Amino acid sequence: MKKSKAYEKLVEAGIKPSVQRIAILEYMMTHNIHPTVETVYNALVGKIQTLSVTTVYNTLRMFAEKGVAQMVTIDEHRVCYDGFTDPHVHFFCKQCGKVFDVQDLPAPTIGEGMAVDGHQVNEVQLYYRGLCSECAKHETK
Amino acid sequence: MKKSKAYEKLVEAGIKPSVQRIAILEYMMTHNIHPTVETVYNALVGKIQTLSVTTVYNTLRMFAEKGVAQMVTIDEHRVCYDGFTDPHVHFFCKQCGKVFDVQDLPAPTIGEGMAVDGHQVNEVQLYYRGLCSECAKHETK
DNA sequence: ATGGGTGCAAAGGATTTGCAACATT
DNA sequence: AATGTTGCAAATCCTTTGCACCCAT
Repeated sequence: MKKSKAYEKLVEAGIKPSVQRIAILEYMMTHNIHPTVETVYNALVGKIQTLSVTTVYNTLRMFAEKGVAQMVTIDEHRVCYDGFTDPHVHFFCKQCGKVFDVQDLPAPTIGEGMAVDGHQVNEVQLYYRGLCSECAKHETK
Repeated sequence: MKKSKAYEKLVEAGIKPSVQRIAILEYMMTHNIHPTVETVYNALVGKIQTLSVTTVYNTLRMFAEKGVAQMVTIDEHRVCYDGFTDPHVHFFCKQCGKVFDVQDLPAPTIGEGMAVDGHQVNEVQLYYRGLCSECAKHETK
Protein backbone atom coordinates (compact mmCIF):
# COMPACT_ATOMS: atom_id res chain seq x y z
CA MET A 1 0.00 0.00 0.00
CA LYS A 2 1.13 3.50 -0.78
CA LYS A 3 2.40 5.46 2.17
CA SER A 4 0.92 8.88 2.92
CA LYS A 5 2.81 12.17 2.84
CA ALA A 6 2.62 12.33 6.60
CA TYR A 7 4.04 8.84 6.94
CA GLU A 8 6.98 9.71 4.75
CA LYS A 9 7.65 12.94 6.53
CA LEU A 10 7.83 11.14 9.84
CA VAL A 11 10.29 8.60 8.54
CA GLU A 12 12.43 11.31 7.02
CA ALA A 13 12.54 13.07 10.38
CA GLY A 14 13.59 9.88 12.10
CA ILE A 15 10.29 9.40 13.89
CA LYS A 16 8.73 6.01 14.05
CA PRO A 17 5.25 6.29 12.55
CA SER A 18 2.19 5.20 14.47
CA VAL A 19 -1.52 5.63 13.95
CA GLN A 20 -1.62 8.59 16.33
CA ARG A 21 1.48 10.30 14.98
CA ILE A 22 0.35 10.02 11.40
CA ALA A 23 -3.08 11.35 12.23
CA ILE A 24 -1.68 14.31 14.15
CA LEU A 25 0.81 15.21 11.45
CA GLU A 26 -1.80 14.81 8.76
CA TYR A 27 -4.00 17.19 10.65
CA MET A 28 -1.18 19.71 10.93
CA MET A 29 -0.43 19.44 7.23
CA THR A 30 -3.99 20.03 6.12
CA HIS A 31 -5.12 22.65 8.61
CA ASN A 32 -3.27 25.91 8.52
CA ILE A 33 -4.89 27.18 11.69
CA HIS A 34 -2.15 27.06 14.33
CA PRO A 35 -4.00 24.70 16.59
CA THR A 36 -3.42 24.27 20.29
CA VAL A 37 -3.05 20.84 21.82
CA GLU A 38 -6.69 20.96 22.77
CA THR A 39 -7.80 21.80 19.24
CA VAL A 40 -5.86 18.91 17.78
CA TYR A 41 -7.21 16.58 20.41
CA ASN A 42 -10.80 17.58 19.81
CA ALA A 43 -10.41 17.28 16.07
CA LEU A 44 -9.01 13.77 16.20
CA VAL A 45 -10.64 12.09 19.15
CA GLY A 46 -13.60 11.30 16.92
CA LYS A 47 -11.51 9.22 14.54
CA ILE A 48 -9.17 7.77 17.14
CA GLN A 49 -11.50 7.25 20.03
CA THR A 50 -8.80 6.13 22.42
CA LEU A 51 -6.62 9.18 21.80
CA SER A 52 -5.42 10.91 24.93
CA VAL A 53 -4.46 14.51 25.53
CA THR A 54 -1.14 13.29 26.84
CA THR A 55 -0.26 11.74 23.53
CA VAL A 56 -1.05 14.94 21.69
CA TYR A 57 1.13 16.90 24.07
CA ASN A 58 4.02 14.52 23.81
CA THR A 59 3.72 14.14 20.08
CA LEU A 60 3.58 17.82 19.26
CA ARG A 61 6.50 18.57 21.53
CA MET A 62 8.43 15.85 19.78
CA PHE A 63 7.45 17.19 16.37
CA ALA A 64 8.77 20.60 17.34
CA GLU A 65 12.06 19.12 18.50
CA LYS A 66 12.49 17.16 15.31
CA GLY A 67 11.51 20.08 13.11
CA VAL A 68 8.32 18.54 11.78
CA ALA A 69 6.20 21.28 13.33
CA GLN A 70 6.97 24.64 14.83
CA MET A 71 6.09 25.70 18.32
CA VAL A 72 4.50 29.13 18.45
CA THR A 73 4.53 30.94 21.77
CA ILE A 74 2.69 34.17 21.20
CA ASP A 75 -0.21 33.58 23.48
CA GLU A 76 0.46 34.26 27.11
CA HIS A 77 -1.80 31.41 28.09
CA ARG A 78 -1.19 28.59 25.71
CA VAL A 79 1.24 27.33 23.15
CA CYS A 80 0.14 26.44 19.65
CA TYR A 81 1.78 24.62 16.79
CA ASP A 82 2.35 25.35 13.15
CA GLY A 83 2.61 22.65 10.50
CA PHE A 84 4.37 24.99 8.10
CA THR A 85 7.99 24.97 9.11
CA ASP A 86 9.13 27.50 6.53
CA PRO A 87 9.73 30.83 8.25
CA HIS A 88 6.83 33.25 8.04
CA VAL A 89 5.26 36.07 9.99
CA HIS A 90 2.40 35.65 12.44
CA PHE A 91 -0.35 37.85 13.70
CA PHE A 92 -1.97 37.26 17.06
CA CYS A 93 -5.37 38.66 17.96
CA LYS A 94 -5.53 39.72 21.58
CA GLN A 95 -9.29 39.45 21.55
CA CYS A 96 -10.03 36.03 20.12
CA GLY A 97 -6.59 34.54 20.56
CA LYS A 98 -6.34 33.29 17.00
CA VAL A 99 -3.05 33.18 15.15
CA PHE A 100 -2.92 34.16 11.49
CA ASP A 101 -0.22 33.88 8.88
CA VAL A 102 0.81 37.21 7.47
CA GLN A 103 1.27 37.33 3.72
CA ASP A 104 2.09 40.99 3.38
CA LEU A 105 5.45 40.87 5.06
CA PRO A 106 8.64 38.94 4.36
CA ALA A 107 9.90 36.66 7.12
CA PRO A 108 13.34 37.04 8.62
CA THR A 109 15.58 34.14 7.75
CA ILE A 110 18.45 32.49 9.50
CA GLY A 111 21.51 31.25 7.68
CA GLU A 112 23.47 28.17 8.56
CA GLY A 113 25.36 28.74 11.79
CA MET A 114 24.06 32.26 12.17
CA ALA A 115 24.79 34.19 15.33
CA VAL A 116 23.49 37.42 16.87
CA ASP A 117 25.55 39.23 19.48
CA GLY A 118 27.66 36.10 19.71
CA HIS A 119 24.73 33.81 20.44
CA GLN A 120 24.12 30.84 18.24
CA VAL A 121 20.72 30.97 16.52
CA ASN A 122 18.33 28.13 15.74
CA GLU A 123 14.96 29.76 15.22
CA VAL A 124 13.40 33.12 14.46
CA GLN A 125 9.96 34.42 15.14
CA LEU A 126 8.41 37.65 14.03
CA TYR A 127 4.91 38.40 15.10
CA TYR A 128 2.48 41.24 15.47
CA ARG A 129 -0.20 41.56 18.09
CA GLY A 130 -3.40 43.48 17.84
CA LEU A 131 -7.05 43.20 16.89
CA CYS A 132 -7.94 41.00 13.93
CA SER A 133 -10.30 42.23 11.24
CA GLU A 134 -13.03 39.88 12.43
CA CYS A 135 -12.95 41.10 16.02
CA ALA A 136 -12.61 44.71 14.87
CA LYS A 137 -16.07 44.45 13.30
CA HIS A 138 -17.81 43.46 16.49
CA GLU A 139 -15.88 46.12 18.34
CA THR A 140 -17.65 48.89 16.44
CA LYS A 141 -20.80 49.50 18.39
CA MET B 1 9.18 66.04 47.96
CA LYS B 2 10.28 65.47 44.40
CA LYS B 3 8.51 62.67 42.61
CA SER B 4 10.55 59.86 41.10
CA LYS B 5 10.71 59.00 37.42
CA ALA B 6 8.67 55.91 38.10
CA TYR B 7 6.01 57.90 39.88
CA GLU B 8 5.69 60.28 36.98
CA LYS B 9 5.56 57.51 34.44
CA LEU B 10 2.69 55.87 36.27
CA VAL B 11 0.71 59.08 36.41
CA GLU B 12 1.31 59.69 32.72
CA ALA B 13 -0.01 56.24 31.95
CA GLY B 14 -3.12 56.86 34.01
CA ILE B 15 -2.12 54.46 36.78
CA LYS B 16 -2.59 55.47 40.34
CA PRO B 17 0.78 55.22 42.05
CA SER B 18 1.27 53.14 45.15
CA VAL B 19 4.28 51.97 47.09
CA GLN B 20 4.19 48.60 45.35
CA ARG B 21 3.63 49.92 41.86
CA ILE B 22 6.40 52.47 42.15
CA ALA B 23 8.81 49.87 43.47
CA ILE B 24 7.99 47.41 40.70
CA LEU B 25 8.27 49.98 37.95
CA GLU B 26 11.46 51.35 39.44
CA TYR B 27 12.88 47.86 39.37
CA MET B 28 11.87 47.42 35.75
CA MET B 29 13.43 50.72 34.80
CA THR B 30 16.77 50.02 36.41
CA HIS B 31 17.19 46.33 35.59
CA ASN B 32 17.37 45.46 31.95
CA ILE B 33 17.14 41.75 32.59
CA HIS B 34 13.67 40.72 31.42
CA PRO B 35 12.58 39.46 34.80
CA THR B 36 9.81 37.00 35.44
CA VAL B 37 7.18 37.63 38.09
CA GLU B 38 9.15 35.49 40.46
CA THR B 39 12.35 37.44 39.88
CA VAL B 40 10.65 40.74 40.57
CA TYR B 41 9.02 39.36 43.67
CA ASN B 42 12.26 37.99 45.08
CA ALA B 43 14.08 41.21 44.37
CA LEU B 44 11.54 43.38 46.14
CA VAL B 45 10.19 41.33 48.98
CA GLY B 46 13.20 42.40 51.03
CA LYS B 47 12.26 46.07 50.83
CA ILE B 48 8.51 45.59 50.92
CA GLN B 49 8.16 42.73 53.31
CA THR B 50 4.44 42.38 52.88
CA LEU B 51 4.64 42.16 49.10
CA SER B 52 2.71 39.28 47.59
CA VAL B 53 3.24 37.37 44.40
CA THR B 54 -0.33 38.15 43.44
CA THR B 55 0.35 41.85 43.47
CA VAL B 56 3.36 41.43 41.22
CA TYR B 57 1.30 39.37 38.79
CA ASN B 58 -1.54 41.83 38.69
CA THR B 59 0.71 44.85 38.52
CA LEU B 60 2.88 43.59 35.68
CA ARG B 61 -0.13 42.49 33.71
CA MET B 62 -1.59 45.95 34.19
CA PHE B 63 1.69 47.60 33.19
CA ALA B 64 1.65 45.62 29.95
CA GLU B 65 -1.91 46.65 29.20
CA LYS B 66 -1.14 50.29 29.84
CA GLY B 67 2.08 50.19 27.86
CA VAL B 68 4.37 50.85 30.79
CA ALA B 69 6.07 47.50 30.38
CA GLN B 70 6.13 44.95 27.61
CA MET B 71 5.10 41.36 28.00
CA VAL B 72 7.57 38.96 26.44
CA THR B 73 6.29 35.48 25.68
CA ILE B 74 9.22 33.61 24.23
CA ASP B 75 9.56 31.02 26.90
CA GLU B 76 7.19 28.14 26.64
CA HIS B 77 6.94 27.90 30.39
CA ARG B 78 6.87 31.39 31.73
CA VAL B 79 6.23 34.94 30.70
CA CYS B 80 8.69 37.71 31.43
CA TYR B 81 8.50 41.47 31.25
CA ASP B 82 10.58 44.19 29.70
CA GLY B 83 10.80 47.68 31.11
CA PHE B 84 12.05 49.08 27.82
CA THR B 85 8.99 49.63 25.73
CA ASP B 86 10.79 50.81 22.62
CA PRO B 87 10.76 47.99 20.09
CA HIS B 88 13.92 45.92 20.01
CA VAL B 89 15.03 42.42 19.20
CA HIS B 90 15.31 39.63 21.73
CA PHE B 91 17.35 36.49 21.98
CA PHE B 92 16.15 33.55 24.06
CA CYS B 93 18.52 30.84 25.25
CA LYS B 94 16.87 27.46 25.19
CA GLN B 95 19.35 26.14 27.71
CA CYS B 96 19.34 28.65 30.55
CA GLY B 97 16.09 30.39 29.64
CA LYS B 98 17.56 33.89 29.80
CA VAL B 99 16.38 36.64 27.48
CA PHE B 100 18.91 39.05 26.00
CA ASP B 101 18.51 42.26 24.06
CA VAL B 102 20.06 42.09 20.63
CA GLN B 103 22.07 45.11 19.59
CA ASP B 104 23.24 43.84 16.21
CA LEU B 105 19.90 43.92 14.49
CA PRO B 106 17.38 46.67 13.83
CA ALA B 107 13.93 46.21 15.32
CA PRO B 108 10.81 46.21 13.23
CA THR B 109 8.69 49.26 13.91
CA ILE B 110 5.00 49.90 13.83
CA GLY B 111 3.55 53.16 12.61
CA GLU B 112 0.45 54.79 13.97
CA GLY B 113 -2.61 52.78 12.95
CA MET B 114 -0.57 50.21 11.10
CA ALA B 115 -2.26 47.11 9.75
CA VAL B 116 -1.06 43.81 8.33
CA ASP B 117 -3.36 41.74 6.14
CA GLY B 118 -6.16 43.99 7.33
CA HIS B 119 -5.51 43.38 11.02
CA GLN B 120 -4.89 46.30 13.28
CA VAL B 121 -1.45 46.19 14.92
CA ASN B 122 -0.47 47.24 18.43
CA GLU B 123 2.80 45.47 19.12
CA VAL B 124 5.65 43.74 17.34
CA GLN B 125 8.04 41.15 18.56
CA LEU B 126 11.08 39.78 16.81
CA TYR B 127 13.10 37.19 18.58
CA TYR B 128 15.70 34.56 17.98
CA ARG B 129 16.08 31.32 19.86
CA GLY B 130 19.21 29.31 20.32
CA LEU B 131 22.16 28.77 22.62
CA CYS B 132 23.67 31.82 24.30
CA SER B 133 27.41 32.38 24.32
CA GLU B 134 27.61 31.58 28.02
CA CYS B 135 25.88 28.23 27.70
CA ALA B 136 27.82 27.44 24.52
CA LYS B 137 31.04 27.49 26.57
CA HIS B 138 29.92 24.80 28.96
CA GLU B 139 28.57 22.80 26.07
CA THR B 140 32.07 22.26 24.65
CA LYS B 141 33.34 19.16 26.40
C1' DA C 1 9.71 -11.95 23.59
C1' DT C 2 11.05 -7.17 23.31
C1' DG C 3 11.04 -2.41 22.76
C1' DG C 4 8.60 1.36 22.10
C1' DG C 5 4.13 3.82 22.05
C1' DT C 6 -0.09 4.95 24.40
C1' DG C 7 -3.16 6.66 27.81
C1' DC C 8 -4.81 6.96 32.49
C1' DA C 9 -4.31 9.12 36.75
C1' DA C 10 -1.70 11.91 39.53
C1' DA C 11 1.66 15.42 40.20
C1' DG C 12 3.58 19.82 39.27
C1' DG C 13 3.60 24.76 38.27
C1' DA C 14 2.14 29.04 36.82
C1' DT C 15 -1.43 32.29 36.94
C1' DT C 16 -5.96 34.07 38.31
C1' DT C 17 -9.84 35.02 41.37
C1' DG C 18 -12.68 35.90 45.59
C1' DC C 19 -12.71 38.32 49.38
C1' DA C 20 -11.56 40.49 53.71
C1' DA C 21 -8.27 43.70 55.64
C1' DC C 22 -5.96 47.86 54.81
C1' DA C 23 -4.22 52.35 53.22
C1' DT C 24 -4.82 56.78 51.30
C1' DT C 25 -7.41 60.69 50.12
C1' DA D 1 -16.17 57.64 55.28
C1' DA D 2 -15.21 56.15 50.58
C1' DT D 3 -12.64 54.35 47.07
C1' DG D 4 -9.31 51.66 45.44
C1' DT D 5 -5.23 48.55 46.54
C1' DT D 6 -3.24 44.70 48.64
C1' DG D 7 -2.38 39.98 49.88
C1' DC D 8 -3.83 35.54 51.53
C1' DA D 9 -5.83 31.29 50.32
C1' DA D 10 -8.11 28.66 47.18
C1' DA D 11 -9.26 27.61 42.63
C1' DT D 12 -8.13 26.90 37.92
C1' DC D 13 -5.84 25.64 34.06
C1' DC D 14 -2.02 23.98 31.31
C1' DT D 15 1.53 20.71 31.01
C1' DT D 16 4.45 16.90 32.45
C1' DT D 17 5.50 12.47 34.60
C1' DG D 18 5.09 7.66 36.36
C1' DC D 19 3.62 3.55 35.24
C1' DA D 20 0.99 -0.32 33.54
C1' DC D 21 -0.91 -2.05 29.35
C1' DC D 22 -0.84 -2.88 24.59
C1' DC D 23 0.79 -3.22 19.94
C1' DA D 24 3.95 -4.26 16.39
C1' DT D 25 8.11 -6.27 15.12
